Amino acid sequence: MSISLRPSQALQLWQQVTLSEVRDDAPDLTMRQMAILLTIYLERPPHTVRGLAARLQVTKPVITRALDTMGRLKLVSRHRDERDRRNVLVKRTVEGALYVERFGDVIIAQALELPI
Amino acid sequence: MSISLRPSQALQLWQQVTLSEVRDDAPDLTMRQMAILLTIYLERPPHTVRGLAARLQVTKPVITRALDTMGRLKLVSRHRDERDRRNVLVKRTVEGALYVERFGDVIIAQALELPI
DNA sequence: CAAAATTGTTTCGCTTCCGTTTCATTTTTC
DNA sequence: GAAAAATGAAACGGAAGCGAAACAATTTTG
Repeated sequence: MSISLRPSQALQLWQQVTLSEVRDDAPDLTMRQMAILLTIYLERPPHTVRGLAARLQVTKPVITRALDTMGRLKLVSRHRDERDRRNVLVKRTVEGALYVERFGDVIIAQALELPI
Repeated sequence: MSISLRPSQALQLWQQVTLSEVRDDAPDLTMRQMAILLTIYLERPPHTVRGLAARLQVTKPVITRALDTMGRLKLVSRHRDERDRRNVLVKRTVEGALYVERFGDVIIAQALELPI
């Protein structure tokens, strides 16, 4: 399956997906939280606080707070790195994987409904 | 110009665009603010507080607060409806139009850089 | 024209996020 | 082994978001 995306449709796609998310009961993630979540689930581990902060070009407390919130939502988990106990390794969870998968489905569903 | 979007790429696109926005200096909009902004710029006027609240399925104060913030950023403006002075008409601004246009460009630019 | 309905804003108490600074723990360096 | 460096979290004061309820202004209803 493949859909074609033209420039005029990109914004419409974004609008429809954000509308879907806003209307959804689940709490909205902030842009930063979404960037962190997708980075964890789409890019190769390991993921550390420092590494994520560098990837997003934000400060470490931003990552710590976002992990606090998404940890509460069970979208990610934290574990001490036993090889270097200063590090915290951010791991994927079943709930998080389902969340990301569902989000991908929403994007595709909305893309398929775009006017030709 | 047209790009092809397959399901596995939808999430990557979303990640790259959110990364771009997070790294950008401009203040991040919340998911709700983004949904409101795109609705105002992509759908036919008139846009009222009540209408936007219904479209997003959120309460009116959510719209009022988002318009406060985006008004401060000059992305939208508010005007009393002279035909029914209970209504507030939300209008587009030059700055807002540029913001949305630039955002569309970011999406397309990131889409073009997706792995095949 | 008075009562009811409609619209948007404000207020309330609470939560979360922000950047900056400080702190505790662990590892590396000399 | 002591000092320096690195890592992540906590603390701080301030800003902004939240839902619910109350409010002022305007229009519609009867």
